[in-house]
Amino acid sequence: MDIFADFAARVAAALKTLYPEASDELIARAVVEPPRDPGHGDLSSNAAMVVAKPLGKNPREIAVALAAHFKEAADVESVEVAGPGFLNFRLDEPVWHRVLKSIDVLGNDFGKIDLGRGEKVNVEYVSANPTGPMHVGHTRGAVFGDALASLLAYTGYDVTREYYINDAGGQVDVLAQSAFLRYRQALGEVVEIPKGLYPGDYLIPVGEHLAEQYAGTLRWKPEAEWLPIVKDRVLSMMMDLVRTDLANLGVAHDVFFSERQLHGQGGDIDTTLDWLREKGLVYQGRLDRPKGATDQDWEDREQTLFRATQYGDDIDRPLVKSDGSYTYFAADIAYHRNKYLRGFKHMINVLGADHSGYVSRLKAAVKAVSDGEADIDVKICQLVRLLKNGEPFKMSKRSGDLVLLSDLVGEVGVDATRFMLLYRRNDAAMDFDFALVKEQTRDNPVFYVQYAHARTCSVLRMAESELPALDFSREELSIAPLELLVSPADLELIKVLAQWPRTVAAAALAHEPHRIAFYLYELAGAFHSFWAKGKEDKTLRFVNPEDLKLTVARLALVGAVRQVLVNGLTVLGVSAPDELS
RNA sequence: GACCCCGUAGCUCAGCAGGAUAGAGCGCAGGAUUCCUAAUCCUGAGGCCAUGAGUUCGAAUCUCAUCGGGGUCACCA
Repeated sequence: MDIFADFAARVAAALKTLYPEASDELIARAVVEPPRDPGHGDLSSNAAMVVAKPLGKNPREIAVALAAHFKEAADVESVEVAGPGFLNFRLDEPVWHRVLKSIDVLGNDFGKIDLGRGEKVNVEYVSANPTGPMHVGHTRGAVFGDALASLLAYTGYDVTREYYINDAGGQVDVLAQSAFLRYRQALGEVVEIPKGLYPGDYLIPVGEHLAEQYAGTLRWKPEAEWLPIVKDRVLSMMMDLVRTDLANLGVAHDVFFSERQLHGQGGDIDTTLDWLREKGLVYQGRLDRPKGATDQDWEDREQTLFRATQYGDDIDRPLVKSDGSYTYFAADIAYHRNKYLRGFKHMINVLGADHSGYVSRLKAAVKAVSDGEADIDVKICQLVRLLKNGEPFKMSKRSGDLVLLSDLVGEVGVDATRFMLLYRRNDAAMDFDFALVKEQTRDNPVFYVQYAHARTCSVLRMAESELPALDFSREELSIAPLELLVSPADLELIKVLAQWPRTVAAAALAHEPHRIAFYLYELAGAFHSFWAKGKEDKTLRFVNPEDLKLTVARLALVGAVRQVLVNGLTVLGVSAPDELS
């Protein structure tokens, strides 16, 4: 039950009745939201002001008419016209009790708005090159994509979480060459890793495996023969590494899509480019020399280009490299056509900041390969600066200057890592301070929220031991006398709970999981605040032996808080511990 | 040179499909603990929402310039 959506629909209906000439588009612009100032009531709508001008009427006049329409509503205590034409509703108390009741009835489903109606969405995230273990640079995108996917699944989309394995380019040849050296090393040779190859220790086990499996048989073969063998082996081992790292972060994908399967004669790239060619979107042409950039290697040549400008990109984009092989982008076009043909009309890609220049061509590609049927939202995750007590932080051992994801998770834990990364907008650069994240104080939002959850559990435990005569089972709480919850403190807390569905909807529509994290922080604060009130005023304590009925009702409220905290933390993939140790 | 993101309290950041007097945490100044976990709570000070114009009933939010910070810029992935 979302009272905001509920009233928005009722206001819209009222507008339609009063002003049949108003278009649906116009009416849709009216919103119902919680006013910033509690003095303005429980709900507030701008409907009259939005509609006034196009209808050629005075906004206050419309507001008065709307207000009259709601005067008789059973659940509206009062409705006022304020300021330039705001409509301020104050709701009857039983409304809030019904909200609370619905949380109890719906449980995990409270807040589960069906925005997606089962539509398929493909969320592609991480997609790191399989050339080594994951490092912190990948972490933000991994957590963001995972939480966004959960959020969309929670709001009724049929979500596929996908990882695109960039296993077709020159980098993987270099990787295989590096692994081959480790293989020789495992055979007893003393090797030196030349510049340009991957020096990481993580390839040593790969070499050992190769030595075990093939003994010396690969050693003197020509590269053309051993390369495919080593490549397959190292790629599969690197992907195991990646999967393990991701699993430790609580991230899982449904589909691992290999770029290699797109290549080859008659493969997806060929067929896609043929298809585009027929549409006149591929041509031979020349590009202007780019300005500003380092262009000493620039070679003015005729090349195969995709007409990206037709879909809003700045320039047309090359599809074939000078050595005749396909560009990364060519494969990506084919990949996105593949997604479209698999039934995805909505796609989301989570990319790092260094790919921001790639966005417009990707959008152009999706439009082109789907004949404008599909849409793609590209979410850019900005850089994360690692700090410790304000100082830049390094702690790498295995791979040069990079801090590994596994180091990060090992140091601060999955919950803190995930929550902190989700507690910022994705498109703003952020600092991640180890010292702060490990602290268990209010400075640290993870613990603040988890502590609130632990407290709800502690209250329930407490009640059971203090008042053994009472039954606090879920069944019993579901028939609790909620009408006893009439203090301002009770109602205030319920009103925060009532905003959960609205928050979910807004976060899902905007593809912004951080809104969930902020909401949880707010709810935790409201709960902690209520808790403290019990110190001064015993009638506000959750467990009150002098009023058993009220105690049962309060525990139902505590149960609802716990439920919503769980729902939110679940979306973010952060645990909700029963107690903090 | 072009494009993208960001500029909100001393610090870190919310708020942005336009809405009423701009929020939170930290830090700072005070206060609360024989009492459900003080891992918490309460009160206070602190602002030209980078700057300038525009759009309109109304702009932190939309548009355009300017300044400042970050990122990207044929064939890499």
